[in-house]
Amino acid sequence: MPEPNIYKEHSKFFIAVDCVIFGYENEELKLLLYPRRFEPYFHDWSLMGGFVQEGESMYMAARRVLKLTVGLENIYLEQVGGFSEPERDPGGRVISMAYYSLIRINEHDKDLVAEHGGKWFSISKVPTLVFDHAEMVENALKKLQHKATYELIGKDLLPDVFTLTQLNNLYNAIFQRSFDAGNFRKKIGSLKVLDRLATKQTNTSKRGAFYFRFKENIDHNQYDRIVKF
Amino acid sequence: MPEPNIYKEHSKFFIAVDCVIFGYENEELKLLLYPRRFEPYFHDWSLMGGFVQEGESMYMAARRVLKLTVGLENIYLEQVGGFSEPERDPGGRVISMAYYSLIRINEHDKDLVAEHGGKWFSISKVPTLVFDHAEMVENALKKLQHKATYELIGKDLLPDVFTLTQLNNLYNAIFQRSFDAGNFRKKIGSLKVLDRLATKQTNTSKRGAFYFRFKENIDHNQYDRIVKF
DNA sequence: GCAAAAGTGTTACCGGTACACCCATGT
DNA sequence: ACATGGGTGTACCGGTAACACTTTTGC
Repeated sequence: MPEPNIYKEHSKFFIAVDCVIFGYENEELKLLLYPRRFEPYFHDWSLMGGFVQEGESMYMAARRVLKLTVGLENIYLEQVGGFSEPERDPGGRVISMAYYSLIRINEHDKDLVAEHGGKWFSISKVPTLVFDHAEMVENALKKLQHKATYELIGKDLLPDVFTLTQLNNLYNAIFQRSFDAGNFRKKIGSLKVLDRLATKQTNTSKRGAFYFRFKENIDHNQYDRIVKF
Repeated sequence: MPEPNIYKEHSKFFIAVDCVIFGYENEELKLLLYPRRFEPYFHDWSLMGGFVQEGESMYMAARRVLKLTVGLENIYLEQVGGFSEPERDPGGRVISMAYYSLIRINEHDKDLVAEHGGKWFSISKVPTLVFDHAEMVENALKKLQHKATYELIGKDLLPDVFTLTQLNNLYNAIFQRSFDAGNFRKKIGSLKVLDRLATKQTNTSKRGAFYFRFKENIDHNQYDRIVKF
């Protein structure tokens, strides 16, 4: 028989999730932040978060927050790590799990974001953040870079169809360095995870650049590394 | 002024830590497990865990559990990930953070472990585990492998001094494959993170093998990768 | 024709891998 | 002398990086 409430002597805690929301626009990796509405740290920038509810996993809570924040469901979401220093939040004892998500910046609900004062910041110009949110962002970026190293990302950040130059720029933005265009193209080609379409992008160059699209059902285990550290 | 208890409307949860304790012995990577003492899952094997207390971070809780479990302090400890499915623990709603630690198996307190029925299992022969503990172990092993890929590990698992063959065997155990002895030695040498001592191990071969020791103050960022996936 | 972005080709080099080979020593 | 584990040398191969070069097309 189950032990009758063997746990009740222990302490309970508020559990929050904080979402590091990445987007890509104008050749920059961007981060969605919100202004804190009360002291302490009034006016400082903050990740969007929320409290875990009864009967809800942390992952579910993060999905709920994202739905309420950017109006999107079924977007990429991954756990970053737990933050539990007793004094991390002066407002009370709150243990938080950071998640990071990737969204197509042009597909999110801009009005919803504006309602709460949300603003996109370039990853290279992140302002001071409340509590330990800077560490959450830092760890999230490392996770994103790691992911981008071992598999070709872009599906969640770029439009459905995109040019290799756009993908190259995305990688430049994520790693804050410049990948050789020729070598990048060859590497991408060798992965065989993109389909080249018949259509071309014509607004950025006279010659035009072929559009590409991610294949369906990619086996991520077959990938070579893309970036060499 | 601080908002007066803006959080109180939210739910609170029990927070636990579960420790994936790795050790190395007889050319095998091992895992320390404990038998569960009550239903459900009576007699099944389980990670050693404990509840987070007031004023304590999850990391501190994990250190406390390790001190009580194997009698060791100041050992390697790293967060693996949070587990929060509502039904994960039939005994109650508990959110758990998994940690993994590396210990020198011959330095831990064997009597303390025996008291609680703890037993070491080869990583290749892990029994059925309670709840989501198998997933914790799996993720912990992946983290360990990743760590071992980007920096030379062994300091926390091997004795102070060791031979290159021992280190080679440790890597074989961690990755469950066999690294070429010649190539392994060359790679390790190129990292310049070990000092060769004047003394030799003489019990395993007639010729004897030089002992090595990790240098102090190693800058982990300078490392090459050790394992190519 | 020329500028500008797209896309290809060439070459040198480095590191991983496989494996043959030498070394030191206890029996 | 020979078996045994320790340790070194070598040759091949593939991927990376740097960069020169060609293609296409609007102006």
